[in-house]
Amino acid sequence: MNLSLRHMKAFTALANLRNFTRAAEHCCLTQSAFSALISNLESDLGLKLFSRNTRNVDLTAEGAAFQQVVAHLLPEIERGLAEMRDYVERRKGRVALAAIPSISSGILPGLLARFTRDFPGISVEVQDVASTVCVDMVRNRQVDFALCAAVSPSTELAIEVLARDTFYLICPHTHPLATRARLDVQDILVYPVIGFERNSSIRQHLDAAIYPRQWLRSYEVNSLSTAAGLVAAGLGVTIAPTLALFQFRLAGLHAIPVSLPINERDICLARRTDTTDSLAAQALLALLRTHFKDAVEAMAPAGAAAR
Amino acid sequence: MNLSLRHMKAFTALANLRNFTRAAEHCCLTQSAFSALISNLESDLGLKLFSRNTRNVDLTAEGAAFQQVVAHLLPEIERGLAEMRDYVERRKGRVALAAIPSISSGILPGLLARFTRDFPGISVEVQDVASTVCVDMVRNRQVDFALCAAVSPSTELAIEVLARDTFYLICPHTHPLATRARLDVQDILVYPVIGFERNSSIRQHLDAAIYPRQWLRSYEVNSLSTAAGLVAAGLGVTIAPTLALFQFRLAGLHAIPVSLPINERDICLARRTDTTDSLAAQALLALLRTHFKDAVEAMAPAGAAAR
DNA sequence: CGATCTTACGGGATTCGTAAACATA
DNA sequence: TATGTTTACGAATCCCGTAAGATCG
Repeated sequence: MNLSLRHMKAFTALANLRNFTRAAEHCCLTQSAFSALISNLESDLGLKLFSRNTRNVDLTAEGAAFQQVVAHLLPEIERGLAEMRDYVERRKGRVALAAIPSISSGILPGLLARFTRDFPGISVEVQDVASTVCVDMVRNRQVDFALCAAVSPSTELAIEVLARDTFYLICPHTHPLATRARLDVQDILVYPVIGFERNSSIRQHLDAAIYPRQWLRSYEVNSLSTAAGLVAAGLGVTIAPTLALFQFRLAGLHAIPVSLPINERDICLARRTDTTDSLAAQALLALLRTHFKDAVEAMAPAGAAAR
Repeated sequence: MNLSLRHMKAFTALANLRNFTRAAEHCCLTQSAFSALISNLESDLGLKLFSRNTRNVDLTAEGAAFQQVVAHLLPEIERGLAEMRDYVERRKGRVALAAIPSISSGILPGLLARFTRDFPGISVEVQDVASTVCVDMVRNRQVDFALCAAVSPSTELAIEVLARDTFYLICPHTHPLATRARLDVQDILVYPVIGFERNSSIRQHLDAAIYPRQWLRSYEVNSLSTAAGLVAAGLGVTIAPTLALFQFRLAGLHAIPVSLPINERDICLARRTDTTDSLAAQALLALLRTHFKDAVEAMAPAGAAAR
């Protein structure tokens, strides 16, 4: 016994129309193929469902019982299939991702707004965590993927570079360097610098890029907005990547491109290699692969963009 | 998309076992056939259900959603099919029949007891009505069939003779005729006779058989038990068919075969020609066709049986 | 290298459509 | 006789099993 959707639909059509010819049309079948379908169903079940002659078609007692059964079953099956179709059509789903703070607060909102406009049924969960935690969450399958800074490679993870960041000196408009169009590390070292905590991906890049560490490090903070506040208060300057510029722009600060020994920072997408992405995740990934880089470049100051 | 039971069972097996080879065995299929089955399901649905390599098989996000759907659907389908199987195995069902009083109270109970022993799940509804009403109820599809006396033939009805009745004089043991082994109509006409109402099938047979109607009709009643009471009270004799004898035997009365001009009365089974009997009805019909005649003959008095 | 999934392919069953046969009002 | 179902039959498709191929730990 291999009851199928086609059986049920054919049965229902015949039970409703009580006419082989019309029910066959309704099922897009020849009348003869339809007749065979019904009689197969009957012999599979082991009972007659319809009492029929050339003039009348009617449900038998058992056919009426089967009609009850199918009337209950069909809508449930259709509903289940419709739900699956929702996934296929990206009308339903869930993506979980982790992203470092500069990404999740700076560039993601705009991209996610677009994503939600395109796929309103898909819910998105964003974990705003440090780069190392991002990677852990991917490893532990807590998220579908992560957007973070450079990741130490592993067989478990697939890494893609989505965009590259460059760095800027952030200072008040009144700062002595504010008139310069481009700076070198050396230009900065004479001023006190607001630094980020060790765990921060910005700090890690700068530590790697600028050695020996000759900073006049005046403060060490863990959020971009705190750094912005301190710079605005005249307590120092700071160095931040393109992705973080929006935060300082909000504070009315000035950004000047800085050339570092390692001048570019990779913004990476990290996924597990061993799982198939959900369709929802695939949709968001496609959007990010297409638009992430442009969005990052759009964050650069007008003058620096032509660099 | 033609989702079938086989698809769902295969999916469930693989989702549970997470191993193609073992799931294939569970479904009594070759591993390769099973693999094709799953990948057909996936392409029908338009999504990957399992992320798999040679070492691991796991549900994708969409596969997990489908598992929810199928886990809900499968038991319901199985339950529906089990219900249909109940009908096939005669564990479930309903028969409605109409029968004239002499049948429904005399011979039916024993036959129905046997039927209910054989098919405890099938419910039986008996309508105890006059012969003409029996036929109407068959015509109106209120019952599956009827057991009654002779029926005027029609294309709508199929009539079968299940047994033949003969007639007996019913009298007290003290009656002058009580010593006789066999009687003729003439022997009776000198005694007052308890008659039955016009509608009764016994009356109709006697009216047709004995003409001119020369009865000394003392009383006209409509039930066998009333007639029995009157006869027992010495108010007259009566004439009754084999099927009704049990009632008079209960009252301690004597029964003597009577030879009538139309000596036998057909006990008929009436069904509609245009409907297929339910399996439950078929089962009861089979039992009646097999045992009804024997049961009627068993009702005849010991002496008369050898006639 | 070994276990496991996928692909290739031939044979058999199923299903389809056309057309003829059959049944009933 | 007209309408509508079943049967007959050849063709296309689907499904299965064997066997070889590919892949991953």
